[in-house]
Amino acid sequence: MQELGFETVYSYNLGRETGVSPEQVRKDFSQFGMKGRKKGGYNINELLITIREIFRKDELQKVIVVGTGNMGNAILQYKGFQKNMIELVAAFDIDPSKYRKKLPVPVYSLDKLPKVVSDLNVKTAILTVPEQVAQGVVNLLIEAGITGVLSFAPTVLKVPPHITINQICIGHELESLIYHSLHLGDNKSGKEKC
Amino acid sequence: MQELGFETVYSYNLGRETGVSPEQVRKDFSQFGMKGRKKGGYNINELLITIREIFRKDELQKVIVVGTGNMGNAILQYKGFQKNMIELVAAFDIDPSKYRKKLPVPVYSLDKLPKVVSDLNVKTAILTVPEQVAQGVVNLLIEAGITGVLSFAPTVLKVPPHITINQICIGHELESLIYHSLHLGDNKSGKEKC
DNA sequence: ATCTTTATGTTACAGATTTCACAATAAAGA
DNA sequence: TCTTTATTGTGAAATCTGTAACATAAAGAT
Repeated sequence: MQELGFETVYSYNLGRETGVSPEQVRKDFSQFGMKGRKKGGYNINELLITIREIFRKDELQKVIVVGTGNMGNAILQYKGFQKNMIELVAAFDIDPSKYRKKLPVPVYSLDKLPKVVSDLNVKTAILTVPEQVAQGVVNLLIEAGITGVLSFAPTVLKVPPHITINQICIGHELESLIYHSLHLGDNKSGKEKC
Repeated sequence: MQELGFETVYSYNLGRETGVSPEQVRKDFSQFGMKGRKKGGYNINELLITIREIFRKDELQKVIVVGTGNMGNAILQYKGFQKNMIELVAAFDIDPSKYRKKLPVPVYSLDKLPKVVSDLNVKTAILTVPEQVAQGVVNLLIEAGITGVLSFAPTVLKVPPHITINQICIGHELESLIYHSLHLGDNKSGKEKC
C-alpha cells in the first residue's frame, strides 16, 4: 500500500486483505503499542517501522538448511526470502559432495554444523532430512545452539521446552483437505466443524 | 506399533507419541465411535480399520500438483505419500515442455486442467505457482471442480466458503521461529505466550 | 459552535477448547 | 468369589479465543 502511495490504512482494510476481523487487527496492534488515530486510521509508515522493530527486520535474519534432498534444494533455490529479511547462510548434508554444484549457499558436511552455527551465530534451522534421522539431527541442532526448527519430516520431534518446533507435514495437510472434501455434505448445521 | 507386534495401545501411549493429552485422544476417539476396553486399552487393529474408514484409506486418494517449479518438483519426487494412501496423478504448468523429463507423473499444460480434473475426478490440488498468479490459478482450479487446495504461495487466497484452503508459508513460519528466538528471555511469568 | 459521521481502543460477552475430576467397569490377582 | 487395580468415557470447570458492543476522538457538515 505504501508503494501505491497510500499514507494511512484502516483496520478493516488490513482485515479484509489478511482474512482477519478488523477487531482482531486492532487488538493485535494495540498489544504491541501500535496506535492509530480515530477516524484517520493507522499511519502506514509507522506500522512498517514498528513491525520491522518487532521482527528485527533492520538486519538480515540468518537461517540454515539441513538436508539437501529434493525439498532442501527447492528451499535453497527459492528467491523470495530476501523480501522477509531472511537469508539462508549455509546448508548441511551427510554427503555434501554430490550437492555442491549450483547451490547459492555453501554446503557443508554435517559434522561441520556445530562450528558453522556458532561462528555465524545462527538460531534458526530448516530441517529437510528423511523421517528416520530427523530426531537425531534435531538433537545435533539443539546441541549446536539452534533454538527454532522448521521441520518437514512427518514425525513428532521431542525437544526441550525452550526450543520451538514448527512442523509442516504435507501428507497431513493433504489428508485434512481430503477429509473435508469427503465430508462436504455432512455439515447440515451451517457451522464449520472439525 | 502393529508392526512391532503390539495388539493394544493405551490413550497415554498415543498421547505421548503425538504430543497430545490422553484425555484428548480418548475424546477424539469417542467422537468417532472408537471404543476401547477398560483396562485393556484400544485394539490397534480396530483403530487402524476405523481410521482407514474415516479417511477412506481403502482407496488411493488422487491429488494433482499445479506449478512444476522447484517446490512442485520436490513434491512430485517425494516417495512418502503412498504410505498415506495419497497418489499424485498429474502435474500442470504454463510451460510443460521443459519439465517433461524425469517426473514420475504426466505433466500437462494448464489449459488441459479442466478436462483432466473432471476425467480423473480429482478434488484436491497442491499449488506451487508464483505468488503473482496464485489467485488466478486457484480460480481455475475451483472452476474445474477442485474443492481443497494446499497452497505454498505466500499470499491470502480468496475463495468461496465451500472450498478449503490450507496455506503453507515458509517465510511466515521462519518469521515466527525467529520471533520466538529473539524473545526467548521475555517470558518471565513461566507461561507460554505469543 | 454544534451535530453527525467514522474509525479506534477497550471492555464485556459468548463460544470453543482444554484440562480436571471421577464414576463406571473390565481385567487381574488374592 | 472377592478385592484391587488400571484405564476408559464423560460431565463439569477452567481457560483461552473470538465477537460484539460501546465510549471516545477526530473530521467534516450545517
